[in-house]
Amino acid sequence: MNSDELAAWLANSAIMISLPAALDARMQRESQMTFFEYMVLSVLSEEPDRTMQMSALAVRTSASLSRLSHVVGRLEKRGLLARSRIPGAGRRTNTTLTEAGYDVVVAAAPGHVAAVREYLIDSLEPRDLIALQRIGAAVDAAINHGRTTATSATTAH
Amino acid sequence: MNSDELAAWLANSAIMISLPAALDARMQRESQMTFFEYMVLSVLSEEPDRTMQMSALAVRTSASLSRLSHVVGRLEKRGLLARSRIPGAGRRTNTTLTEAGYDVVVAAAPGHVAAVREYLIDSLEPRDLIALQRIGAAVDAAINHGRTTATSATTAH
DNA sequence: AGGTAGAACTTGACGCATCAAGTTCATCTT
DNA sequence: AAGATGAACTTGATGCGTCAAGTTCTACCT
Repeated sequence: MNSDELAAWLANSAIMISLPAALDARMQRESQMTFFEYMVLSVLSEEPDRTMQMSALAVRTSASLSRLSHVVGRLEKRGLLARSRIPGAGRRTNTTLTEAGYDVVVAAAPGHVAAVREYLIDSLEPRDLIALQRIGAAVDAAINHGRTTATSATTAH
Repeated sequence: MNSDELAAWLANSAIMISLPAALDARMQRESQMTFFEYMVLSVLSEEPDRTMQMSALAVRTSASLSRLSHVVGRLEKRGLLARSRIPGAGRRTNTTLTEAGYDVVVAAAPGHVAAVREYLIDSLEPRDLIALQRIGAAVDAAINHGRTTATSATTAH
């Protein structure tokens, strides 16, 4: 690697390591949940009927079905969402946000947005905001060679 | 958030979530160790005497002393490194890479570099390589307000 | 109609991370 | 010189993530 590549890689580890750690710690402190748990609830809350099928939710949150199943199980125990089998459709299962779950997302959202701004967005110049979109898209493409993912579904091309 | 900020944030999650997952999985598969374990061994291998004090190693790897202590304990059991108290200096402890540990790093390095290239570096245009340096530095600064970190120590300012 | 393949989860075991608390030194204070 | 403070780790409990294996349906094949 040449020096630009090396510097880029080192700088990248701040994004890859420190950022998620900081966001996770803050979410835990302010809202007593994991960053990933928040993602799940938040994605559900944006659906018109606050419902999504497990496998679709897994894709949207970039998680394995196994991981999602564990997490949804815990969130269900806490009463934040509920599962229901879709009849006549194999093992397909819908997950629906409860009122309590919706309230939790609404309560956590401002702190989350503030954190994302504070740690990332607000310290970037406009050109770097654009660059970050390209970089993220490139990484996504390199890892998931053309499969549909959370980022690829939302990126203009 | 406006649409550029939102898009940047979404793209960012590819870097924050998919990239470490991909690198970790590959390191596990190819070299039977964690990405973080590799970092520890690799950082040590770059020191002239293959030795570093625990707390310095913690800063360089962006880990808490607790996390590092656990990991170093395991690596020591595997015979990849050794700890030794520095006499007359409180609880200060040095960690030294063993020959076996050095061999492991050397064996794992090519695969690691290839992965970093494949998933990140090689899919970026030169200008984005530079942008990534700025973005990483900005994130690092926003999170660790001025404290010395792994990235801040290696970034030209 | 019976059997096979495969999609969509679920489960359990195991390993790793985090947090809070504990330990062990050295140094500073009075 | 005794006690307090703080630095530098270590330890243990708890919870989350991952992987491999298991379950439960549907659909296709012949």
